[in-house]
This record gives sequence, structure tokens and C-alpha cells, in this order.
Amino acid sequence: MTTAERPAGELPAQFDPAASEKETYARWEAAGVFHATAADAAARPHFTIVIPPPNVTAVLHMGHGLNDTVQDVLVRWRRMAGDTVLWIPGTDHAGIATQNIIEKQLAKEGKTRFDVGREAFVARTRQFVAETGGVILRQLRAIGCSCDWERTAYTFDGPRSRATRKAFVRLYDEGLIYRGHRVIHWCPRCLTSLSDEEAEFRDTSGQLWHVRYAVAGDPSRSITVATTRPETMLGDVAVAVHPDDERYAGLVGHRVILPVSNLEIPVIADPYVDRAFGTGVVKITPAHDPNDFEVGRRHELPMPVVIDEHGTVREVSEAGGRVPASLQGLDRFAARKAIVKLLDAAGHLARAEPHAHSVRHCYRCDTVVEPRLSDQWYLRMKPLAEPCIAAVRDGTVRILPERWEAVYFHWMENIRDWNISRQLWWGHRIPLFYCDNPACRASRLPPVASMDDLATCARCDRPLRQDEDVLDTWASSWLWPLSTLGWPDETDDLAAFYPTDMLVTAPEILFLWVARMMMSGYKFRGRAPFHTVYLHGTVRDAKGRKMSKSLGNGIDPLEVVEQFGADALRWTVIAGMGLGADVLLDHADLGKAFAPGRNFATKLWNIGRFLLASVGEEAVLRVDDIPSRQLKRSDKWILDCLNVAIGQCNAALGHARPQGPAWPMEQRFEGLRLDAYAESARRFVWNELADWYVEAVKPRILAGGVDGQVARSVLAHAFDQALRLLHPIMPFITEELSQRLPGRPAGEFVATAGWPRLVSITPGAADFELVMSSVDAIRSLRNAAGIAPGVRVKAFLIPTLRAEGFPDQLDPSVTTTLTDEAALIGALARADVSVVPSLAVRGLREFCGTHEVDLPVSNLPAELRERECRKARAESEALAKQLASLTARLGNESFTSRAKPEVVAAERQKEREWTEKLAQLRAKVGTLCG
RNA sequence: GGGCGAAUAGCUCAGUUGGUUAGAGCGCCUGCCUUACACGCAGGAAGUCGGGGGUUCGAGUCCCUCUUCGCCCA
Repeated sequence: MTTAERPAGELPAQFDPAASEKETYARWEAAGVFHATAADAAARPHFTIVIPPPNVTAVLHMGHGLNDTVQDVLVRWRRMAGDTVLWIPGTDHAGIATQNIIEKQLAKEGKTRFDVGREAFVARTRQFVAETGGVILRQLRAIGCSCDWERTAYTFDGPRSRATRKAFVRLYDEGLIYRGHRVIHWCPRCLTSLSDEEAEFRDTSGQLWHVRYAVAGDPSRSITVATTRPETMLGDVAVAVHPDDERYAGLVGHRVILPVSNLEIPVIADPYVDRAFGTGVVKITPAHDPNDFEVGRRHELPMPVVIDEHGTVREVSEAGGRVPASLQGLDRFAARKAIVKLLDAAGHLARAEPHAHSVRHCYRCDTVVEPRLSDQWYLRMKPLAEPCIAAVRDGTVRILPERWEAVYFHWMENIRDWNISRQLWWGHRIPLFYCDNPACRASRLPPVASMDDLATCARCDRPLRQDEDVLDTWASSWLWPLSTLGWPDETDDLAAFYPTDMLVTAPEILFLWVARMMMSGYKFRGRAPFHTVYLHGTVRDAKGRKMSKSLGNGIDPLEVVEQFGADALRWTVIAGMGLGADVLLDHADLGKAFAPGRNFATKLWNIGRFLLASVGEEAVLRVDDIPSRQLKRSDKWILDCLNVAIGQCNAALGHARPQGPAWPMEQRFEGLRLDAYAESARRFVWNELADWYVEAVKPRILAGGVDGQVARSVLAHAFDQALRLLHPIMPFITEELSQRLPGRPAGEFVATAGWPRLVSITPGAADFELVMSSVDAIRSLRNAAGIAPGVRVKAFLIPTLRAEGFPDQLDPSVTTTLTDEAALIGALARADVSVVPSLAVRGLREFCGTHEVDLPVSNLPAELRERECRKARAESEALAKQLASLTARLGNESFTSRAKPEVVAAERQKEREWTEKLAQLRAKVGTLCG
């Protein structure tokens, strides 16, 4: 017998995720719950998310776990709310990363990619991806992701490759792509150029070497330059000072002798020099530093290249006679050491000091980037960025958390052109065709961009050569929201689902990906690809360190799923994640790290187990059909709590989309507080439904009859709604439990059940709070008196609330409520409760606002009595202080006249309550401490 | 070097436009295997809201300043 067939009363004592998650997922999939069509989208509002495509070679880690859980929560929420929901999954071919893997494989065989050749290398990589790629997509199912798998896309598949090529050809033909000759970021390990965004800064502790350059013709004078990279000296063509720097004014125009190479180079003046840095003199190496390159261009200096593509020092170009034989062939870091030694030996080294600075590293392999002079294809970004800046400015697109908008503007307004060529083999080959016929070359015609591979030159009919380079992977992923929907074709999907709604990702790729997607959306479709960018935090270990392979502090989500279930993982991550805040998880103690989710999943299961058994399988009444006079105070209260919880969840989630073309200011930064949503739902089901309501209805259900039927019905309704509220976060356990609700039609899923709606408020819900405050008071007093939990006690309830407008009369409703509920109060607090009009203080007493609770205790042990006395005294003193300041405030004319009337009224009400409470407390002190 | 942000309970964080005695989870203390749940139940302790100054009837919230930390960019 499967769990699905077992009657509610026989639910296993523990939820077994391993047994039920796969099966539940398969049933959703078989029923087509995750699939959406363009026709569906025409009928109802659509809600679309494209997945940030993971690398095709990736395996699931907690970063994905968090990112994809967030998306799944949103997507499941909207699906229940009635939208046509489309979540498009897919992967990214990850040029550098994937190529690296194959190169490593080859290295093990003692080969390089050049040994096997381009064609074979690409074929091998394609084969590898076909065999092992996309593992991560299968893993996403294990954490419950409800993607439309029928639309799985890949940046390097046919349609996406066509889109990438189309975009290139259009941009090229429009003149937005150009050839640039400049210093770029080069990874000597990956042997490719990198964009600014891919060359990441890392704080590095290095040294600042001060090197003396003798003035040519006057060995008595010298100038000292400061550098962090002495090995680049070999490529120095000048030293520069600031034009206004008086220290060196006399030297400008003179020549100095470059040590090691022993060449004369000029002293030039350029405002780029920072007078305060080092000695105020900078060496200029135009081929190996982007800033020096600009200086070199301004002063028309030569640009010798002295470090090759592997990071090896040698005379590459324009560098004849610059590199001494002893240094040729040395790695750049070995060369640095060697040069420092040479400088020191020759007395050129003035000093060396430790120096902390930021150094660019390859984002894929962490190798120190080598700036290198080279020719690359660039995309002009300014015209593309303009509409995107306006879009965020006017709220067409919002970025959450708010602070990232400032970062976005800063980057967009100072945007630099994008180097889109990569010297790789794995990627979309640049669709540019060159004719090498000298006649055609002489006419300086630009290469031709084409959607089809061109074989021969249109002018001379000779064979054409295609550009060797491939496109940056982001040049395909920036089209993702378009290409996954069929662009450049005018497909039904594109018409139905574009623009998408939300984009959920980490801030690290705000520029690398998100901003560029916005550019492509405007460029190729005239509209932003989404209206909301949600940037979440990073998963870190208990010490706040990023999880990484090298630190070994990662967590395998599948291991977590296996141990605690997908719901526990999802709950822990969502409940622990403030907007944009990092999630800290202890990799060394998974039990502790995922305790919140595991505990709540177990609690929910147990609530369900008991509640479903209590309700039984017989049909229940619709709550709307129960006459309100049949509803008990507890029923009204729990229905009200449910209403409040639904309202809080809705408020925390916010609007799914702007009502108009842009987000109004007051909604710009609202919603998507998933932790607040989780907490509201949890509080309802645990602290209200389980802790109070379930306890309160136990006797009614046992008694049966009409009232038992009402209680069953309200219980079933409240739980049904709670399961719906929780389903987006905990899809599996809620599905499993909801299948067992009485009257559940076969084949219906909570996954597609309606999202809870607010109902009209039932008056009288607050009366139940008298029950709760009485129970709390009795329990607290029992504890203070040291009475064992199992012992039944006597307790008295004494109404004190005065009737509105009749200060010498009691409010009769308090007496009525307490009298009606005395039995329930007694049952919940293990006490025999009686309501009395007044009672001399005999034992311990607590004030509940509307009434007092008295627990008759004879001969309270001195120790406890003393403790209670101290507590009461401290409390009464604190309250007296607060009351005094409150009274002073109310006596202050400037407060009563300037504060809002409702605030003043509330303060007056508070003063009455505090006055009464203080009197009670003083009486308590009198009996306890006397 | 430029920009953005953060500092609230032992830890991780909430705290909407200034207005109850500042909250949650985890942790901690006490007592309970109360026939749904010890991954639980009940009770409890714990914060001069980073320092200083200012605006205001009123500041965790607004302004200035200092300190420390984080992120982005060069």
C-alpha cells in the first residue's frame, strides 16, 4: 500500500520524503501541472520567469538551491493565484569553463587542444556535453522545481545559436560592433581575452618597489619610480610625472636610462599621474597596462610587447634588444623576482615596501590577468544602455533590494564598450567572413557578417576565411528571455510570454547578465525583458565565508534532500533569507543548519496526522454555510487569524506585476519578502492553529453532534488554507497532506488549488483572547508556584473591566465570556476554574487587562515567594517609571496639541490601563513582600 | 582612489511614511517522554538599537560627525 492510499488515520509517524517526493513530483509532471501554452496565456494573466541558466557542466550547489527555490516559490504562488505560469529551464554552454574541462582531460592524455585540432576538439566537447551535460536540470527536480521541462533550452542549441548569430549580424550591420586595438584583460591560462566584468578584482598583498633611473648624461642625478610590477620595466617607453609637480619640473624633456634593458627613455608630463602615489613618478608600459596605453597613445610612444600570451617574458613585438637573454623564457612572476635581484645588485633598488592593492583575476580560473595589447571586437554600449537607464529611472523595471539600483545607475552611466571576442574554440564562432585576396584587402572592405556560412567572396569569388574567435558566452545568454521564446522568429510564445515578469539572480551578475539582457530586450524587441529584478544574497558557511570547492565548505543540496527532504531545505533557505541578505548555513553540521526546516516539516506532518485523524473522512461543511451563531469564540478567532495570516502573506509577497506600464513609487520596493511570508504562514499553522485551536476543539470533536461537525469543518478549512499558504515553500509535504483532506476530489492538486482569499471578518473573534490570556496566566502562576505540570489546581477568574461610560459597573461581556469558557480554560490549563465577582488576595495573582486570575496557593515556599516578590517589585517599579513619563507626556500641551488625535487617544487609553495594572502590581507586592 | 550600504538579544536577521513596554529563528535557563509531535510541550532570562552631537512634543527610524565592517567600480 502506498502512502497515497493509506487512510488519514494511519499516516506514518514520520514523513518519509524519500518515499513520497519522487512519486509526488511524477504525478504533477504527468498531469501537466508545469506546462503552459501560448493559448493558456491568452486566457489568463501570464507569469513568466526564465531560469538563470546554470553552466551545462555544473552540478547543483547551494547557490542554485537558493536561487531556484526562490523562483519556484514565486512560480508556485502565481500558479495557485490563477496565472498561466511559465518557468523556462535551461543551461548555458559556458565557453571558458567547459573548454577548461576538456583541456584538463586532454592534459591527462598528455595533449593540448592544438594537438587535436579545432574541429576534433569541438566535437569532443559537444560529445562530453551530450553525455554529461544538464545533470543539474535533473537535480532541480529533486528540490521540487516546477519548470516547464518541455521547453528546456541551451545557449548552444540550434534556435539559441541562430538568435545569437542574428543579434551579432544586426549589431554589426548597424555599426554597433567595431574592431578595437587596445590593452585588454588576458588570461594566460585560458588563453583568451576577458571582458571588464570577467576580470574580477581581488585584494592582494604585493610590494611596491622604488627603482632609481639615472638621468642620461648626468649620472649624479636620478629619478625614482614606484611600481608593483617591475617585470613590465622591460616594456617601458617613458617615465611620467604630473605636469604641475614642481619636484620634477626640471626633468621633463630629459631622458633617463631604463635599468636592465639599458635604454634611454624620455621623461614626459601627463595629468594621469597621481602625484601622491609612491614617488609621483610612474613608468609607462603602454602594451601592458590600460592606463599606460592611453598615455602612450597621447604621446605617440612605441608599444613594445615583452610578455607573450602564456605570460612568458620574451621579445614579442617592437621589443628587439629589450629583454636580456637571462630573462627570456621566464614566467612573468619568475621574471619579477629575477629583475628585482638584478636591480638590487646594480644598486638601482631604492627600497621595497609591502603594498595592498586590487589585482584583476580571471573569474573562471583565478589566474592573475595579464593586460595585453590586442585586437578585439567590441560592442558599443552607450546607445544600448540609454533606454535601460530610463526604464529603471521611471519604474518600468524595478530592482530589489533598492540599494542595487544605485549601483546599477553608476555602472550604466559610466558604461564601457564590451569586448565580445574570445580566443576560444568552444562557443559561437564569430560570423564574420574575410577575403584574403590581396586585391580585395587593398580596397579595405570590412569583413561581411552573415547568417549563413559564406564560402566565397562576392567580389572575387575566392574562398572566404571565417573569424577564428568565438563570442563571449554572455553574448548568447544576454538574449535568453528572447531566444527561449523563439526570437528571432515571431512565434506565438514570443507574442504570448514576452516580456517575462521577474528575474531572480545574484547581484554578482547584475552587469554581466541582467543589465545586458535589458539592453538586448530594448534593442531587439523594444521592451524590457522583465519588470522586476530580484537580487538575493549568497549562501555562506557559519563563519560567513562563501562556499567554495577550495575551502571545502560547500553543502550538497541532494545530501540535504536525502537526509531531511526537499521541503526542509526549501523552508530553511526561504525563512532564513531577508531581502537581499545572505543565508548562513553550517556545512559542518547539516542537522543544525537545516533544523528550522526539518523541525517545521516534522511539526507540520504531525499537525496533519493528528488533525486529519480528528476530522476523519466524512464530508465537512463549507465554512460559509455554517450559521454564524453556531460558531464558537474559538472558531471565530481561528478564522480571523487565518484572514490575518492570508493578508500578511499577500502583503509580504506583494504585487505580481505592476498594474500599469510602470511600478508606482509606493510599490517600487514592496513585496518579495519571502521570509516574512514564510513566518506569517508558519505562525498561523503552528502558534495559532496547532497551539490553540487544535487543543481547543479536542473536546468538541470527541463530543460530536452539531457542534462537533462545526468544529471538524472549521478545522478542515483552516488546515486546507494553511496548506495552500505553505505549498509554494513546502510543496511535497503540503501535497501529501492535502490529498487526504475530506472531500478532496481525485486528481486535484494543492499545486493548482486556488490561493487563499480574504474572507469577511467575523465579529467576536477577539473574545477568544480572554481564554488565551487566562490560560497563559494560570500556566505562568502554576510555574511560579512550583506546581508540577500534571497536578490539577484551582483557579479563580475575577472580571475587572468597567463598562463603557459606567465606571462603577463591570462590563458584563467579560463575565459572560469567562463563564462560558471556564471549562475550556480549565482544560487547557489543567485547572478547575470558577468565575467570581471578587476575591481577597490569597495566593498568586496576575492581571490580564480585562480580569484577574487568582491561583490560591497556601504556604508558598519562602524561596519562590521571595523570587515572585522581587519580580513583582521590579515590574511595578519599571511600570511606575513608564507611567510617570506617559503622564508627563499627556500633560504636555505641545504633545496633545501637535500629535495626531488618534495617537493621543491611544496614549490616554494606555494611561488608564497602566494605572490599573500598576495598582494590581502594587497589591501583589503588598501580599508577596509583606 | 571614487561610489553604495550596513552596524538592533550570545548568533543570524526583521523592524513599512518618526508615535504601545523594540520582534523572529537558532542558541541559553527551568520543568515536563501530558495517548499528534522530545525534530516536541509549558514557563523563563536576555538588547544604554556602534560612539558623539543635532532636529522634534516624541528618534532604532530623519540630519551631521566619528569608528568598524561589507559590497560595487577604477
